Amino acid sequence: MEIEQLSTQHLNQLRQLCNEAGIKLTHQRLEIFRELMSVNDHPSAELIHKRLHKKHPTIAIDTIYRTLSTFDELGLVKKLYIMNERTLFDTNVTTHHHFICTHCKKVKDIYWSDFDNSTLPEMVDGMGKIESRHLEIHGVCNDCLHKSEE
Amino acid sequence: MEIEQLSTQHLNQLRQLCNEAGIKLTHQRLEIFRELMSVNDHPSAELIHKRLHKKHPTIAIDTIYRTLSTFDELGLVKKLYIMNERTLFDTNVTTHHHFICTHCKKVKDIYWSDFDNSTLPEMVDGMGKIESRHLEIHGVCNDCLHKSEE
DNA sequence: GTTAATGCAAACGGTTTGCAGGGGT
DNA sequence: ACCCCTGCAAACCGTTTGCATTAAC
Repeated sequence: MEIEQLSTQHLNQLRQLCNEAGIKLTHQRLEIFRELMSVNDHPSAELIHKRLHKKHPTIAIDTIYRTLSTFDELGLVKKLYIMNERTLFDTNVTTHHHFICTHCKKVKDIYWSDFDNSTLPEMVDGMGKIESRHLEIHGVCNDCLHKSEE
Repeated sequence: MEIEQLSTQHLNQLRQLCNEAGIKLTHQRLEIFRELMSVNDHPSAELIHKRLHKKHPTIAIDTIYRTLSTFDELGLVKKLYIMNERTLFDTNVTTHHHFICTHCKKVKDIYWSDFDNSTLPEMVDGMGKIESRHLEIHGVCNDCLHKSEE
């Protein structure tokens, strides 16, 4: 396999990760990894498949799903469940929230470092043991606002 | 006795709503409406179907879906899209948020009256025009906490 | 050589839709 | 009598799974 030709920082990074996890470094896993690392958006499995299809026409959509799930388990990506949308994949695995444009569907990351349980109304503490907070802000992004002004 | 009075009240309520909306008051719509009004949880279409099936064995699941969508359009219920869960239906159509138990999956309403755009970090305002805020708190509810202590 | 991962196809589960017949107005 | 609504069945769509083949180790 021509993996050697594709050799980059990414290859070594992924090789180490696969070693540690005891899984094989396959051509497909490398290509999906490279694709993920080269974009800064929040692609769906289908979009990743489309983008890779040009260079790698034989890669199957179920391999994308399986690989993304593997990467999710390795902590390499995080699945984003956004209402009314298919599952998206986020390479930003730090704690953050999302702004979703109701028009173009693009997703932007929101950082809210001092948002914790004490920010919430008291009644929530009385409901049980909080494990995670999931915040979605829906609205029209600046790009779409400007376009509609034209 | 009281049950009859309750259903009459609901009947008139729904009759008026259907009149205003210009849609027919069918047996199925009434029964789904009564079921929704008699519970205080957040049922899925399938659960409503199961509950109604005892009394009304011929009612079809697709009628449940169609009716709930109609009720959603009328503003009678709100669809809840909660991550990893099927669509739930909420008879509480006022602005509120949700606590979801990761163990029993039960959903509790969170009221946070002074949560508005000014509560959010400044960066969000810079992203576009905010239309809605969607907050999910995931954790273990008190019931499940107590059960696991036993 | 051994085992895990892939590609293919088919299944899955929740939801939606086309249609013909039934029920509300 | 009109035509909206329902029940039935089948389609839908994103995702998952079983299986035989292929490739990484």
